[in-house]
Amino acid sequence: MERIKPRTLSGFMELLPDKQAQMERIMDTLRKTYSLYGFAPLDTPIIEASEVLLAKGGGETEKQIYRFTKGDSDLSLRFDLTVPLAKYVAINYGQLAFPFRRYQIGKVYRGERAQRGRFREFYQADIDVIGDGELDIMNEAEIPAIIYRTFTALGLKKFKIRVNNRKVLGGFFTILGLSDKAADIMRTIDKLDKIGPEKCRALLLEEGVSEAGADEIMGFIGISGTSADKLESLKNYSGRSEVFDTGLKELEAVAGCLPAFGVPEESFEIDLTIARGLDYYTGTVYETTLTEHPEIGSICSGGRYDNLAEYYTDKKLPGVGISIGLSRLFFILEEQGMLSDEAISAPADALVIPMTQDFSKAVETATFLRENGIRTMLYSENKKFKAKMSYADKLGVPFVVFIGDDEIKDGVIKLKNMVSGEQKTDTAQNAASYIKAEIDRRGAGRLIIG
RNA sequence: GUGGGUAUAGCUCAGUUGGUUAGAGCACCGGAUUGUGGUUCCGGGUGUCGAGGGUUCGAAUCCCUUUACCCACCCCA
Repeated sequence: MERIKPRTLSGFMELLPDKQAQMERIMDTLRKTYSLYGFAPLDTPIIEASEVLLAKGGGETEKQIYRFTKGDSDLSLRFDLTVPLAKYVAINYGQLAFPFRRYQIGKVYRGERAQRGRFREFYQADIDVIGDGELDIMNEAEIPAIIYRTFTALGLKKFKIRVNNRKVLGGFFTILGLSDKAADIMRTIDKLDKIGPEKCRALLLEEGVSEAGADEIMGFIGISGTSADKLESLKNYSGRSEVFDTGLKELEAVAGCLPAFGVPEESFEIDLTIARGLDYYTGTVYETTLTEHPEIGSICSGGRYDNLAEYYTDKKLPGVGISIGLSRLFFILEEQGMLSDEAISAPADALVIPMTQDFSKAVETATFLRENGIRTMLYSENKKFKAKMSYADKLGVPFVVFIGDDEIKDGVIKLKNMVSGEQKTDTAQNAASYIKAEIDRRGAGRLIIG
């Protein structure tokens, strides 16, 4: 028989069991944190009708989407979680309570070239708040707090939430008489970090911005200092554009709320070069980067938009949301050796090894341990003793329980701590209490990163 | 979509101007050790040299074609 060489497609992430366990823990932490802020879980199909996903049409989406036909149906894989959310809200408008706060963790698909930290199938972990007709600026102000708490809960310390406001940029471009080129200019200044000021300025000129205009822009995005300093400097542009003034007020509101929301100053920064390529953002925009790995780019991005579902309904649904690129985040953490790899990722807390032909006592013991909330495996294969121990060792199972003739005769079990190597004979009840205490002690306050 | 690179054991890779039976480390398997793993010692190569064709007495090595993957750009999480 001719064998097919097994392979996994480029750009698709597949993990070994212990790494997958780490990934699941991260997702658990995200769910917990999102819930803490009152977001409800949501799940939507991975496959949607192409006309729904491509309602907006044109652009990168059309080029990158995985699209196929099945019978007469024109279908596509979702390329983000926002469009499916828009569809969902449009359909269920009458049954939802607004502001509607939902979180969603799911895979999305983009048919582009894979490269380091960039996948074709990857997890996004999104939260959005959708208003009915209106949505207060406080929702935008709360977002940095959620980002901060989320990454802190994972154990991440060195990250910076960078915030800007599209109205500030847009209003400024209007003042310069460049509102028709706003989209291009935003995309260009967004690249400043990567390409440097000279190249950035050159690109602006290429786009038809005048020398004087380019200097104005470079001066504007070059405003430095603390967030408070920047807000102060921005006031120099006040009174010349209503949009700008509104944007500045919003930016002040967002920055001003941080202390009350518990976001320390060093984790936050007003960054006037944050523009976001996506054109539907209309207010506050967010990007979060790892202080020590800026080359990776943003691991959490989002912003305020005015009309979520305009392609599906007449209802005006403004919102604000962020998306964590979970697969990319995990990839970086793994690559940087930042994931703590302790026994916590083992699939079980205890392995019961029968030492005799009669398994009944071993099965009873496993059942007893499980009833006491201890994750337990029973080793039932007829292998040499060494192989049984090796199995526990490879999986990182922290406790092994031996049930042999001696133990059965005395009505006890033998418990071995695989980390310390210590071994003792005791009743099943005492052993269970001991294991539980040890597991709790090790798991307490354990963070995923660090 | 554009440009560059790589492809040899399960993994990371070495392999000279083309030369005999293609190597190393790690991993894996067996033994020392049938009631004690992770350390140590001894033994074991597990391979269509990505695929197809060509040049040659002889190809992992040179040429052509092709596929896959990687990096950068575009764009983005």
